[in-house]
Amino acid sequence: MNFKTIDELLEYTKQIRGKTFKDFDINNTLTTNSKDKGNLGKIIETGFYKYPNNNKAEADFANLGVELKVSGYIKNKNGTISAKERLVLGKIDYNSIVHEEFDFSHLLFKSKKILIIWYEYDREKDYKDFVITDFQLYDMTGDSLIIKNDFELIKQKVIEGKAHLLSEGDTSYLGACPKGSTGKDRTTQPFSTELAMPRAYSLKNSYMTGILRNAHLILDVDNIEYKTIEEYVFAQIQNFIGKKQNDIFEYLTHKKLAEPVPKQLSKMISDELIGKDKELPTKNPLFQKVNYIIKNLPVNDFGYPLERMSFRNLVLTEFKDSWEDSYWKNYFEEVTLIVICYKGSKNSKNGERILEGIRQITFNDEDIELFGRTYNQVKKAIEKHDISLLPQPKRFDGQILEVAPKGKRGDEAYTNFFQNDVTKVCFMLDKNFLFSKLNEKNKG
DNA sequence: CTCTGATCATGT
DNA sequence: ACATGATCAGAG
Repeated sequence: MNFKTIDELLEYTKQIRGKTFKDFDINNTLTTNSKDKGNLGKIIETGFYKYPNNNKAEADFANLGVELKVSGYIKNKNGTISAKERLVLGKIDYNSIVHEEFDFSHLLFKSKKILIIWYEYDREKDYKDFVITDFQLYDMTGDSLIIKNDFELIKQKVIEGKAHLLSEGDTSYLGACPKGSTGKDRTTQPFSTELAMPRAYSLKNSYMTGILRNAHLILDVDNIEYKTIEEYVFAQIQNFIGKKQNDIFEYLTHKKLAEPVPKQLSKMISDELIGKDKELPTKNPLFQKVNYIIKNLPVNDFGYPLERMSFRNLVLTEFKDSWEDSYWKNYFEEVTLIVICYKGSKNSKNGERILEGIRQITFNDEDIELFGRTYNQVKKAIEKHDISLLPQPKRFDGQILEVAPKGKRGDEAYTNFFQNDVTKVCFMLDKNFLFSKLNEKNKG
């Protein structure tokens, strides 16, 4: 089929709503147990749009400057929806990127527009039965400044001979995601003899979720004062560096701090200074589509953490997914932790510590792999219904992520691990590991 | 001391 | 009513 205008294309596409993939699988490539995601796009191309099934390298609707992408989303418990995965674009060629100037043609073909076909992912269903519920034409032009900035960051890292250290957390919207079936593939890079994991450009999961939820949001890029969240956060805290938690809190709220000092005092301060989590998108557009988390951490004079870093409670059913498909892998791959550090001695009390500065943490392939071991250990404990298998601290060599209790008085988090879907345990990052990550990038 | 299971005030 | 972010405090 050949469309003369974008309107014509969209008009035709309306029919796709409510259909499933098997409706278009004219060659019956989707067998009952097929899990081949790459196939879904082909099926829509050939079965719905009736394009010949060739491997011609050009935009799907080349004459209109539109690229077709088929992408899944999931329904969350709270009624919201999220993209299932990042959207993978073209492969990164380490040897040529260093000579390239940014151009959308490196990500897509000639186009800056993507026609996204959204289907609802359901772990209980076969791929052929997934329902296509909606579509949207997305124009990347509005975000081009940030995407260009991301491209430059990736390029710079390759120029520095650090292609093997690339991670999705380095950038805002455009990620460098792992590519290659086994995860063990390695490829060469121009300025280092280290072999690097092959990667592709991708639109991050959180960015896709932003697009999905906010189809018509086009950022006013002229109003972005800061290029990175780190710059923005630093600007908010810099006047308070060297000051005590108590004083900062009382200065900001004009309230006397009640006794006992709340454990989340530092969080209350960062809520005031930077914004509560829900308000963040109104503070800086970068927060709208990217997974930044503000964390607070007490450290000693050498910058060594006084505490581990905790995350939200574990949910039993989430561990039905394999590590590769899991919420937690995606979370750790894409998240950027902005860590606000407070200095204090080992027995310093909460409230008396001094604001020292900020650090940024992202996780690399090696970290992710080690997290996976912890994840799989939890998965095994659940499958065998055996609490003793849980990856509590120091359960295996090189462990950097551990399971720890997190509840209210008398919860007996471990004993009652199987009582509720939402458990009373959480993941915590090991202090030694945290220390090494805090020193990986020097900022603040 | 350090480690790690236990606990809390707050936000939603 | 309960998860969250973070610290507390007893065990060893």
